[in-house]
Amino acid sequence: MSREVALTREEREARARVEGLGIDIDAFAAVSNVFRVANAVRNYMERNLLAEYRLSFSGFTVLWVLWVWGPKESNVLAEESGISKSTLTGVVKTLEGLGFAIRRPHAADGRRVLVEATETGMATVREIFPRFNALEGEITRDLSTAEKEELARALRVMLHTVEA
Amino acid sequence: MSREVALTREEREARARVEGLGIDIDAFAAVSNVFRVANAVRNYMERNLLAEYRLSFSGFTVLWVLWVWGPKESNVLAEESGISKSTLTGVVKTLEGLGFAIRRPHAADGRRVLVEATETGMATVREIFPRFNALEGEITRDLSTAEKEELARALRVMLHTVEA
DNA sequence: TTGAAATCGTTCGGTCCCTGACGATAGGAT
DNA sequence: ATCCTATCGTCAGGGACCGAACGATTTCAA
Repeated sequence: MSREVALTREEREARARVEGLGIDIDAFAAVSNVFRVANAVRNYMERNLLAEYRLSFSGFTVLWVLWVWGPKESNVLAEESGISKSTLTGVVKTLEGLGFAIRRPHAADGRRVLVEATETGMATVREIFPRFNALEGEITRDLSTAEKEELARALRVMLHTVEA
Repeated sequence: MSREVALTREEREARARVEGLGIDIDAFAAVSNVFRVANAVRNYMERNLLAEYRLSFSGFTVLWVLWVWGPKESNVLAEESGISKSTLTGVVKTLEGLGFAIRRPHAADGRRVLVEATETGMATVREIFPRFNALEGEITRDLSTAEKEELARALRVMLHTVEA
């Protein structure tokens, strides 16, 4: 199952440098590669797909959440999108400028604001998401189904730990 | 090997929403969990460790690269830190303000600039890195060594594909 | 019922982050 | 010697991102 994959030059040299410092090399390798992949894939998606729609990665994420769950309070929307409330304010402002989302006052509570995808926004996600997912398939094409499942599982375990 | 891990509520509901759209759910789960973990861990590190030194995640990364490899041209430093040249300019400016790095002109080439960690910067990484690694250990504590290795391996495969 | 406390979204200040454009320097060709 | 081109780091502009502070609103207790 565990085919050989060469470490990158960076990773090899880094290992050599920290050797003998009592470092947990497995934890180091696991976590640092999560960052490397996340970074690389994020840039890849923005450049090769999202830029076409003038969407940032976060903008797409927020819009996608709205598409999946419908209108949401800023509060919850930020949480589910993995960004802070204050960042969301800016992202939604951009989305409004693009005509992809609108802000609506809450009927019963004057403090709250509902964010909702416009028809254009919904159509845009419908158009982007399959392409996005196709790229996800490309990116993981050298992993078997079992390996993809195992990867997702390991990541869920970490998520569970870090969010505890 | 593959112990049960509950999908988060978000992931369960998202799956239900995109079912029957011809979506590659394994690729989706693998990639989206990479983002979720990277986000969560990044915030965790910044809040629980890096803030103490007034360092951003990127600032620490750059400083760490300098600590591992010694002085580097901006060009290369940006590449190895996973950020663009122009972003690096700003990050190094911040690092300089903190007294962690300095800029030096290249002896032979007037266009180039060498970035170097100061003694304070080096000492700071020596102090932070073991703590950083300890947190990496914490975050991955519910994964076996084999699972950590397999995780890193799968991520390297993705990295290889996306950076090709 | 009225004042204190909690909660909401926004603003503010600072940093990160990108692309594209720029001036400066270098190197190779004629 | 002088162009032409490549490469270097920086700046400008726009958006993402956070924590802290803030006004507005709601809720709860006395």
